[in-house]
Amino acid sequence: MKAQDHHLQVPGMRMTKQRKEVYRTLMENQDHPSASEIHNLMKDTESPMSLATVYNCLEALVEHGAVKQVNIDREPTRYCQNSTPHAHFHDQSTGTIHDITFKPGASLTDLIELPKGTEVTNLEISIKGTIPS
Amino acid sequence: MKAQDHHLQVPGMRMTKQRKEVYRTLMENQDHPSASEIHNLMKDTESPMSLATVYNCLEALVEHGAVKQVNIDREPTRYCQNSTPHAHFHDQSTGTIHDITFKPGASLTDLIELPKGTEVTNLEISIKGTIPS
DNA sequence: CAATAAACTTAGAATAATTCTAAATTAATA
DNA sequence: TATTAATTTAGAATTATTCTAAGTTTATTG
Ligand SMILES: [Mn+2]
Ligand SMILES: [Mn+2]
Ligand SMILES: [Zn+2]
Ligand SMILES: [Zn+2]
Repeated sequence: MKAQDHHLQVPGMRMTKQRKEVYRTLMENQDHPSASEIHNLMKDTESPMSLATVYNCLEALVEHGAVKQVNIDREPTRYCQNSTPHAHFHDQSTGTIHDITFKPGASLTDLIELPKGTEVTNLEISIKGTIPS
Repeated sequence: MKAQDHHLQVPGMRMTKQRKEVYRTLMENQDHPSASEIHNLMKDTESPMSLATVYNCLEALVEHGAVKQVNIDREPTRYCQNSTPHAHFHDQSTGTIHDITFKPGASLTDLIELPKGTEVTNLEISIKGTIPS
C-alpha cells in the first residue's frame, strides 16, 4: 500500500463508496483528524454522509489494518493513515500530532524486559512535549 | 515516597481526609482501578464519599505527580500508584494491567529519533498482548 | 435474470464516563 | 475571631461513541 494510494483495496473488506471517501479524506488530511473532523471535511463534497457512517467506515478500516486509532488522554479518538509501525509525538504548543518512525533495527526489548513467551499484539508509544520552532 | 507510604504528603497539596483515603485505597489496590472502582471500594468503609470527590481527589493527586492516569483505548481511565517511570502491559487474556519498568540505562532515544531541542514532558508506552501462564 | 440473503448506511435515540454548577462545609489566613 | 480560599457534594449537563431499526445496496443463488 503506497502512501498516496487512495484506491485502497483490502481482501475481505467491501470497499464501498463511503469507505473509499473516508479513506481518501484521511489520506488528504494526514494530521490525525477525529471522526467528526473527517465528517466535517466531507460536508461540502459530493459525498457527504452521516457521522455514524464515518464511525462505521473508520471501524472497518481499523479492523482491516488500513488505519490506526490514536488516543491521547480522553480527547476524541483520532485516526492515522500511516499503517506502518510508528510512535506519536503530541506537540503541546501547536496541538498537532506528528508521526515518528522507529530507528532501523530498534526493538521494544531495548527499552523493557518482557517475560519469555510474551506475545505482543499492539504497541503504542505516545510522547508529549514541545519542538523548537 | 516509599512504595508502601500511605501517608502521602506533597508540598502545595492540601492533604484532606478524602484525598488521603483515595490514595490509601489506590495503594491497597495496585491493579490500576478506575475511578468508579475506587469509589466502590470505599463504599463500605468508614469514609464513603461521592464519585465527584473521587474524581477531584484523583485529579489533584495526578496534578501533583503522586498518581498516574492510564488510558487504554476508550476504556474508563485507570489510576496507577506507581509514580516512577514505567510502561504498561495490558494482558488480553486476563484483562489485567502490569507495570513494566524500563531497563536500567535505557532511553527513549534508543528507539526513536527526536529533533534537536525537543522537550519531552510525558511518555506513555502501552503494550497489549498475552503472557504465557 | 429474478429471488433471496447478507452487508451497509442512516437518523435519531441511548449510553456512559467525565465535567460542571451551585450550595454547603472545611481549612487556612489575617 | 473574622475573613477568605479551597474542598466536598448531589445532581444536572456534556459529549464522544454506540445502538436500534428501517431503508438501501451489493452479493449470491437458483
Ligand atoms: Mn485535526
Ligand atoms: Mn480493576
Ligand atoms: Zn500516526
Ligand atoms: Zn502503572
